[in-house]
Amino acid sequence: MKIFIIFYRYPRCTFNRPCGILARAMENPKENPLPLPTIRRYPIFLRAIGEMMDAGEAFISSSVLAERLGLDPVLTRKDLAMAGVPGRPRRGYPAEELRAAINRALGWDSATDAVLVGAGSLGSALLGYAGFKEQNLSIVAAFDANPRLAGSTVHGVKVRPLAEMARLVRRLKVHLAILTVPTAAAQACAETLVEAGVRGILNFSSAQLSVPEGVIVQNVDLAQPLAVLSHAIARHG
Amino acid sequence: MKIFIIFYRYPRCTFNRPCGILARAMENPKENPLPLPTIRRYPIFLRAIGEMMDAGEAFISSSVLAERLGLDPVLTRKDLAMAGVPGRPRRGYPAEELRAAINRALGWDSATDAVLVGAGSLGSALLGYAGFKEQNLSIVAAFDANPRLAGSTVHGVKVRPLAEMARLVRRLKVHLAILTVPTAAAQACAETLVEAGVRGILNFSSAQLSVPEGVIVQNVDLAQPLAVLSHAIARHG
DNA sequence: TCGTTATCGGTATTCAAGTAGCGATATGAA
DNA sequence: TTCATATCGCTACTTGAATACCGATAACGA
Repeated sequence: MKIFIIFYRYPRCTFNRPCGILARAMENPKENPLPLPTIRRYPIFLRAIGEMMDAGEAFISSSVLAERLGLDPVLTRKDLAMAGVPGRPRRGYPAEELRAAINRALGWDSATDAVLVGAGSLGSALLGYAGFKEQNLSIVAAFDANPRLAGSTVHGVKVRPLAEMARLVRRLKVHLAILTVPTAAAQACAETLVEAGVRGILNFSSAQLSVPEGVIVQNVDLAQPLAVLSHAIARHG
Repeated sequence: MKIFIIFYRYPRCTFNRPCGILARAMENPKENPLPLPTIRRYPIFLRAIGEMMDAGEAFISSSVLAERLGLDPVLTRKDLAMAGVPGRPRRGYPAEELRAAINRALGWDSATDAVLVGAGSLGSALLGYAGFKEQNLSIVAAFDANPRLAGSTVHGVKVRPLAEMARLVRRLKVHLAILTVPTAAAQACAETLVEAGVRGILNFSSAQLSVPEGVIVQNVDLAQPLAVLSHAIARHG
C-alpha cells in the first residue's frame, strides 16, 4: 500500500527565456543526448522538411509536419525542440535552420566516406540506394571475396578484391563500413576493418559481432520488421 | 514534493504453480500480447536456437542464450517466458518446444505466401534473401511496372507486369505484400493490393501509406539505422 | 544419500519514452 | 488599434520496458 502526499506548485511558464529541453539543446548542440526514438524519426522529418521547402515553405510548424507523417503533434514538437532551434508562435520553425540543425545532430552536416564489404545482391542494392546521398554519405569503395565479382563496376562503384581492403581503408582514412557479407565471414571482415581504422559498422549480416570498445556496431535485421508484421497479422487479422 | 509511505510485504515465490507471465502465455497462446521489443528479438533467438539444436543441444538455458547474443540473462528469460513454455531448473527450456512456441507466437508456424512489388535492385535482393525461407515465407509472385523487367526471372521467381497484379493476388489469395517500388508509386500500389485482399504490407519505400483500418503497414527505413550509427559516431567518436 | 548450485519464475523498482494540459506570445483578422 | 487564435515550450503525469532481487527447485557431484 502506498500513500502519496503531494504538495503541488502550479507550473510556471517561461516562454521568453528557454530553460528546458530547448535551452539544453541550444547550449551544447554536439553533446546533446537525443532519445533513440527521436534519432530514428529524424530521417523521416528531414525528408518531409525537404519536400515542404521544395514546395516553397519557409517555416515548418509541428502540427503540419505531424499531420503529414501521421504522428502526434506534441511528440513532433518535442523532437524538434531537441534540435535546438527556437520556433515562433503561429509560424513554426525556420525551415532552413531546422534542417541544418537536425543534420548536424545526426552528424550528416559534413560529407562522410564509407566502404561497402560484400557486393552480393543486397550489397549491390545498397550501392544503388539513393537515400545515402541525401545523408551526405558516399561509398568510395566496394569489396568482395568472390574473384569473379572483383573488377566489375556496380552502380558506378568499382568492386575490388578483399585482399586490398585493409590497405585502401587505411589509405583513404574511412571510418564507416557497411557489411553485407555472409554471416560466416562477418566477424573476420569486421576485425580487418577495425584494424584498418573503421569506427562504425552497419551490419546487415546476422552475426553477433564482437568488436573492441569504442567501435560502434549497428545491426540491421530484415527479419525484425517481418516479425512485427506477421505477429500483428496473426493477432488482429 | 512527494512523500511515500510504503507498507512492504515480502514477495512470495510461487514456483510450482505458474501465475504470472508464463501462466498467461500458456493459457491463451494466440491472444497473448507480446511487447514490441520482445517480438523484435524473437527472430534472433530463433536463429541462435536453431544453431544450438544443430550442435546437438536438446535444452536451451537463458544464460547460455543471453551470453551468445550479448543480452541480459534476465531479459532473455522474460522474453522466453512470454512464449509460454515452462523451463526446468539447471537445464533450461526444451529446445524443440521452445522454437515451435516462438514460431507460433510470430505466426511463422504455417507457410505464408507473399508477393513482391517492384523488382528493382532492392526488390531483386529481397527475392534472393535466404532469411525469408527460415520464416516459412514464400514469395509466390513478383511484379514490376517496367515492361523490360517483366518476363525475366529473378532468383527463381518470374517477374510479371503490374497490370496482372490485382487479378493474380486475388486468385492466389495472398494476404502479405513486400513493397519495393519508388516512393511516388507506393500509395497507388498499396491501394491496388489492399483492394485485392492484402492485409499486411512491408513497406520499403519512404512514402507514408494511408490504408483502411484493419490493414497493417510495417515501414522499413534504411536511413534509420544509419542515423543511429552516425549520431553515435558523432557523439562518441 | 545429501549438500551444492545453476537456473527458473515471481514481485518490486527504476528508467525512458510518450501523453496531457496549459501559460505565453506573435501573427493575422476585424 | 484591438482581439482572437494557432503554435510554441514548459511541467507534470502515465505507460511500457528494462533491471534488480530473491525464493523454489531439480540436476549434479561428493
